[in-house]
Amino acid sequence: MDPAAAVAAPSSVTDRIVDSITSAIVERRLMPGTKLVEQKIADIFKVSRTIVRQALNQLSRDRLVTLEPARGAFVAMPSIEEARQVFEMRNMLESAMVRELCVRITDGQVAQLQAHLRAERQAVARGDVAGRTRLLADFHIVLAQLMNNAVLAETLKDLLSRSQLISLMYQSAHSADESHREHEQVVEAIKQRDAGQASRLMREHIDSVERNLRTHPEVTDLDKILFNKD
Amino acid sequence: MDPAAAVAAPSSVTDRIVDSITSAIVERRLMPGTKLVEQKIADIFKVSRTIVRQALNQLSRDRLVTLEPARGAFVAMPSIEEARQVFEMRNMLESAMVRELCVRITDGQVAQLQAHLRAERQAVARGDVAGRTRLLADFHIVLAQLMNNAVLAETLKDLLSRSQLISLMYQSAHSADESHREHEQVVEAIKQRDAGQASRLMREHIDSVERNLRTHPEVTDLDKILFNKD
DNA sequence: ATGGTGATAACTGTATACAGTCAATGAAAA
DNA sequence: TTTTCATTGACTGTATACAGTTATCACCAT
Repeated sequence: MDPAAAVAAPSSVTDRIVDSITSAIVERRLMPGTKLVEQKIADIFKVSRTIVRQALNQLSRDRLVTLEPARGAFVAMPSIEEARQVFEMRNMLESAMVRELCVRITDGQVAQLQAHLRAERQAVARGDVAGRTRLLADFHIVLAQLMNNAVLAETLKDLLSRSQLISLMYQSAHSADESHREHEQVVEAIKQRDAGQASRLMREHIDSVERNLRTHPEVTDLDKILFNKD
Repeated sequence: MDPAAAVAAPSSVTDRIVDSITSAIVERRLMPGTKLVEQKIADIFKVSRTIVRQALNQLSRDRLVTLEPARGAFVAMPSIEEARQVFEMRNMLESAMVRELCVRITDGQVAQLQAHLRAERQAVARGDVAGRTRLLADFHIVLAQLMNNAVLAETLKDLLSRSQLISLMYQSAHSADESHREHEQVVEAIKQRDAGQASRLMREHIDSVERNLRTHPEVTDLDKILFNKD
């Protein structure tokens, strides 16, 4: 199995648009605050505005875009307070998750995690920024999938998209290398079936990412004016 | 403050339709499997199908209705496996939530919880089925709100709607009285700031609700045919 | 009676038209 | 030069029309 492919294939056109925009946001090709004009997106994907509106609605439910009545859709600009809430919730879910995994994980699944860690390490080593960013986020998704709980996996996927948006907005000083090492420690504790240690390490990892956020957004209104694009 | 009002007011027409259908489902006026025809709903609310489709899309994201391509929208019929996943996730979130609440809750907030418990007790005593069902669910929402975490509260609200749909589908043998007493025990532990006890009691409460589900759905396909309504 | 087949009605999916709203622009007045 | 106001253009919100799909019913053959 390819540890790099942890996401499902999009089916409908609407889903394709959602995925496209989601990728563009987390890969910071669409900066927070950017306006998303329905007709332009419709032209790009060669569909009517109807379809685009469906996609924008879904994205707004994921909180990746905000819809302002009669004004349009914008790439979301999560506040510090919202960041706090997202990370608090990730802490609750993920610490409970790894604790439970220590009880029920199989040796084969541990090997699966270690394979993922290898992919992470290689991406970090070769300086593949896009790849390592994706893999570091997918680590948490892979853990959720090992729980055999689609409801949990879905929720965590949403929380991670939001986390990525938050991290790029409050330019995180957390290095990819550090994240990777913390992932390794979590997996090691899981391998030892040390529930207390695993959940504590996961908690520390998430806290560490949150602590390294700057308290002021990287993208200011000034930037938006100066670097205004089409 | 009125402990009976724990939900926000709907703003747009779309939201009003979403709320209407949600209520109808959890109050079991719309049985699982019922088809929701767009034009009929549009006529009732005197809007176009466009608006209704938006509402149905939102409901499908909450998993209260399922959308079958080119066939229509139906009140969801969650599987036993889905039920397991929902309850597992509630366990993770809510046990962590009450543990944290024991640390940070104020005396005033404890009083707020006790006021809610009184409302529960009265509804149970007077045999107000609709009221007690709502209040018993709202208990969990109120706890989430005390966390000052809107992200958490939103997620939990979704999980509770799904739980209610599950409970009425696999006709729960869990009595309202028993639920209420378990809520009282949780609040008592919180009041004592006994984090271990509180989270354990919450866990037991949720497990107890899940254990009392019947393994076979109350509403079978046969029922749908025999009791088919307009 | 039972099973298959074609016509038809009902409904969903998408595009488009039109009305409503907001913001940007520029001219006139202070 | 700055402020105000009206005009205009661009975009969103909703309704509607039309195309595509599914289900139902009658009818015929077995």
